[in-house]
Amino acid sequence: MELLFFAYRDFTGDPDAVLAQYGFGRAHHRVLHFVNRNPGLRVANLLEILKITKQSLARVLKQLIGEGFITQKAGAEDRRERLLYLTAKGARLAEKLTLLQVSRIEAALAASGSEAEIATRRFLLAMISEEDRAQVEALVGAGNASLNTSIKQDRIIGEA
Amino acid sequence: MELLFFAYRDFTGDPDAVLAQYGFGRAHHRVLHFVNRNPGLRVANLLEILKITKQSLARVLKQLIGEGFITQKAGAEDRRERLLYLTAKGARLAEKLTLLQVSRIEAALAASGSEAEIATRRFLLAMISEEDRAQVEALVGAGNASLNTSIKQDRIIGEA
DNA sequence: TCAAATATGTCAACATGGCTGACATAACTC
DNA sequence: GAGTTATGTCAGCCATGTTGACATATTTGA
Repeated sequence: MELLFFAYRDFTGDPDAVLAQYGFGRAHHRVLHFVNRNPGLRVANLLEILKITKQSLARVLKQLIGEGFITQKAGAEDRRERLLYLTAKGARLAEKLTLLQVSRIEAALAASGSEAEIATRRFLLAMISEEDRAQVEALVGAGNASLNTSIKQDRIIGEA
Repeated sequence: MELLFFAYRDFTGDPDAVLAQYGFGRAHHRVLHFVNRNPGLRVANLLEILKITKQSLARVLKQLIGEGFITQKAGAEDRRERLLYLTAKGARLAEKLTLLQVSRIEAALAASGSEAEIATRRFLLAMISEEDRAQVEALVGAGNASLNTSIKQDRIIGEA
């Protein structure tokens, strides 16, 4: 329990420092991250993923859009949908933050033996509540392969 | 990255529901937890462990003491110190919350193979910033062995 | 022994990011 | 054209983080 607590505290600590320079918080980071991983994400998808309310999301999303980190496009099939994409500026920031966290993870994996990655991956996945596990697997799978970033893919993830 | 995010989200989700019944939040949980694991902890120790400010801690600590979950005793050697202990009531709640989280962890370990525990433990420890790692190891070691809960031990942990 | 340092408590004020509930708009569906 | 859906927005509440200043009791050291 303690290990999880401290590991997560430090995992989120690195980006927090960078975000503070932009006047952003952890909430902005989460939005940036998931839009980065899943371009064309709908607002409803984000709400499901983050498990927060519309109002909480609206606040940070408005800022991110207003300051030019995220853009919206109307959906091609359903024009009510606002599909979310990072701007170049947004992508730069997201990459910067991701790099920090990935570096920490890679250093930890390197320090903890060759079999650690697979075992840890299995453990973390098993820690996730069963009803969300499949969704997360899809999300992680897409992220790892660095593809499947089409709108269609996001739609699938969004359902559940 | 996603796995860590979702795993932690669900790890903290179970206790949150219970805490809400008492009108408590995650901040109260953290205090209960560390006092449970390290009876006789000083206020200064808690501040270091949680990395929050005195005011943030004071707020929740005051509630926990006021509602009879935690008691304070003046230190034997240095009477300025307020050593923190759980009351029977506090211990019951702490155990209840710990049980929830331990159950999830044990289920995840069981589901992820025999070597997962050691590998995951190594990984999580390596994720912690180096300057805190030794402290956490001491804390985790003490917790695991269910001993070393003397005031002296807490003093050692508190230093750094 | 008295002054300084230390451990803790407390106050005021503020920011972030959760929450609820209500309501508006546009677009799709039947 | 009515109802449903996706989104946006408003007002206001709560929890928990922050800073800075100051009070009190106690220990320590010159």
